[in-house]
Amino acid sequence: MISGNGLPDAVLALHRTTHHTLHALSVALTGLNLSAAEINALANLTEEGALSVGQLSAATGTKASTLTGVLDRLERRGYLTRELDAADRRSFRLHLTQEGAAAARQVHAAVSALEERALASLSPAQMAGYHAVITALQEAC
Amino acid sequence: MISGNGLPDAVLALHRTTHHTLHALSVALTGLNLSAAEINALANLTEEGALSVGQLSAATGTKASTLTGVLDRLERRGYLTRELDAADRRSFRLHLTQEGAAAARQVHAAVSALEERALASLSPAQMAGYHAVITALQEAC
DNA sequence: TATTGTTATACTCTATAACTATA
DNA sequence: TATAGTTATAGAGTATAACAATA
Repeated sequence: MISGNGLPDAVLALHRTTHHTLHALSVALTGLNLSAAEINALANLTEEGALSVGQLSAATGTKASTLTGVLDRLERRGYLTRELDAADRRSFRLHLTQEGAAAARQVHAAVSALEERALASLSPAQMAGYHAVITALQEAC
Repeated sequence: MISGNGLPDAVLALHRTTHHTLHALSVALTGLNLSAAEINALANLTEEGALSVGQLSAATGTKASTLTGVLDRLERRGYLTRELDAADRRSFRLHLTQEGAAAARQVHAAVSALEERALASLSPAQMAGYHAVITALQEAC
């Protein structure tokens, strides 16, 4: 109870839980040999999506300059391609390859499995409260 | 909406929000010139606390081997001391110095300010839902 | 034997600023 | 001029395994 509102601190709990879930996901996905940032990137990409680097940066909370290295590794592994956007040739569309899409599906499945295991017994109201807080924290930044 | 329960994905939102809040805190604390992990460590220490490395590791979600470097820097800066625990001489008690306690207070203040700014209009029920979800995610790992 | 914390290694993440190409 | 993304640099975070000291 740090914040004095009768509840444990929201932000510290957020950071702690992020560490724990990232670790659990990387254990669940040991076979894929992905780093936390790579998991986070793949989790935000889908076969249809084709985000730009900027959009993926916003979705993950990772800087574009950090994503460069992450995307380099995923590209080198054959998981995605960067294709020039014809509409704005400064930017790329990130396309998952078949292999990349398969890896992304495994990541999505691991995330879903973790959530189902953890959150099955929680009520819709609790989930809604969670998302309200998360959204408010994000928007205050 | 990734998880199919009508709500945006809980884990991805968690990671994204962590990135954003860490960045906002390091901006708010620019004068202290602290890294994210240093902020996270200081945020979990108080003048009375005197945690062991293992306890701080559990509180932050950071590995002990990572904390070694973080604590080295905080110690070099004169923010804390490691004192042998007489009761178990394998472990240390982490004591904040006066300077370290002052820095920790600034960190706590920045965290509280962010939370108040972000969460003022949310209901106790929403906050409780948030903590229920966070706790459940942590315990599932 | 098990545990606490550090060390060593090798890699990944991060911030920042400068840079290229395009708008 | 402004924006998208990369590059360069230097530092910080991470996992892992081996290690010392203590339990």
